[in-house]
Amino acid sequence: MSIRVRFAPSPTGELHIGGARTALYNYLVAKKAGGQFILRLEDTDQERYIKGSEQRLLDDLLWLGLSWDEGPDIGGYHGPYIQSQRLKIYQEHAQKLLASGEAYYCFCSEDRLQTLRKEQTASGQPTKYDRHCLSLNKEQIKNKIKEAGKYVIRLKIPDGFTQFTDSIHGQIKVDNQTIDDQILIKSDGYPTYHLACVVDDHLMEITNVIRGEEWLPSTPKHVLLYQAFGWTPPTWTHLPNVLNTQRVKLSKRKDGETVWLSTYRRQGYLPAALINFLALLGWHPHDNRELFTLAELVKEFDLARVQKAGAIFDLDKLYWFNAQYIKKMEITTLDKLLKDFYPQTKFNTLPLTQILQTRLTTLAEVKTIAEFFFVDQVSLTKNKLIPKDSFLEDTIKALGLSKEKLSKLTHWEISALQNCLTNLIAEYNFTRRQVLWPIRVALTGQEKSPDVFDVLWALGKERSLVRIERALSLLT
RNA sequence: GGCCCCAUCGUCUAAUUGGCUAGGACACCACGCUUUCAAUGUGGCAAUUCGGGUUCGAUUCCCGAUGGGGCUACCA
Repeated sequence: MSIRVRFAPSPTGELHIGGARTALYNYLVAKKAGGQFILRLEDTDQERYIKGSEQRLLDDLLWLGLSWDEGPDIGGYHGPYIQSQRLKIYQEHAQKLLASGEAYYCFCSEDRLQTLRKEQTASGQPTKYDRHCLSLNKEQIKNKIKEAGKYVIRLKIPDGFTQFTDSIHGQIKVDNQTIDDQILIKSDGYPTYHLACVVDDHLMEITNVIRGEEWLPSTPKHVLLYQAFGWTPPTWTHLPNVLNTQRVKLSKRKDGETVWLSTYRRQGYLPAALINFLALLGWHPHDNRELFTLAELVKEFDLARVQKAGAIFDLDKLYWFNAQYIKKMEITTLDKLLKDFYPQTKFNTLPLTQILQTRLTTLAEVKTIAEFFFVDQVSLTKNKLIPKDSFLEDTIKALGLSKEKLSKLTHWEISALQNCLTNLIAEYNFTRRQVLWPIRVALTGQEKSPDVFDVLWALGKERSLVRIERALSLLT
């Protein structure tokens, strides 16, 4: 049977870093086995639903390069792929469990449940539904439904033990006594995650459930549901959590927008870098290789080599990966990408892109590094122009001679610029700093910048000479 | 509180299913290159949570302690 996996986010916000990694691992498992990667939207919580978030979820996934074989937008043989459009299916399945006695109606108010929980906590008992409504007979149930109209359907957890194998954690065995009678259908008629995901995974013929570790404690409930329906459960895989620097599971509430993939997208991180970084967050190949494209990951990835312990999201490493991918990038591609971050300009930015390639770690950094290129005038002061260990007259002389020599250059190429100024330095017995420092400041207005020859070249002859001239007039 | 999971440098991790001086990468530090800042090159710092077993030999297997995390909703 062909491998089928799914990524099933809730449209309650944006794609989360941890979610992106889960999606990636699912994708890799599917593609490596030549199977299918399915996308399903789990929108059963009406209160937390955020309008428009499903589209952003799809966009982010696509941006990463993780395309699906079946999903809400493209359909497939097992649709619909949006849970709110499958309510009838869940109702029918809940009815089946009701009929076989594996589930029961519950009419308890939220107030009663809350006080029950409070009492249990106070007396040191585990919090668990007390099966108050289990003893209701058919007549009573009928009446209650008529009276109240509202009810939930609960799974009746049988006695005994529940056992399953997780492909990362191994055998897990749980005493059913510790499992609560899970609500399957809420009073608004929507299913809870537990029912919906089991029913869907079965109907969509999912063979391997790969999800976050937070689901490990509820997996016994899911196994019990499979048993109640008489279905064969999938292979279970629970991925370790992605942690913040406090070693706590990354979450919107605690970590804010840093958990969103779109945050990194906006800052100019590349999908290839994110993919590579995420892949290595909890997984490692058999050798010391670090750089992987998505296609290479498909070949190399193996769930058996996934880590058991949670991994801290380390921004430094992502930063490094991004720089690596920027350096490797085709220059015209990079220039095109940078257009989104460069201000509007009539100048050709390709030379600028070229000199920035080895200096960028994120695309957004051009806004600070390359400001000099886009402004008409840079801000200069006399003091800044004069290098340490030098003097006003020397600086005026150096700039004046530079201007004169440079203006005579016919080929404005980096090697020619180097020759020109190197000769000047030798001829007049300058130190390199005495000449190059004031030129840098004249061109960029800054004490830190890319290589002077690079800047001269990127700016072009005309703009460079105008700036040197202006610096000169400031000094004299 | 109850249930479950986990434990190697600061961080991500490697270590033929027991056999090195515990390896790599990021970060950090130093040096080289250099007009500045980066990039780059070379080198350095840095870890098996603790205690018992099993064994000729434990990072590795077993038990316990400790620590961390997750779950404990009509949220996913």
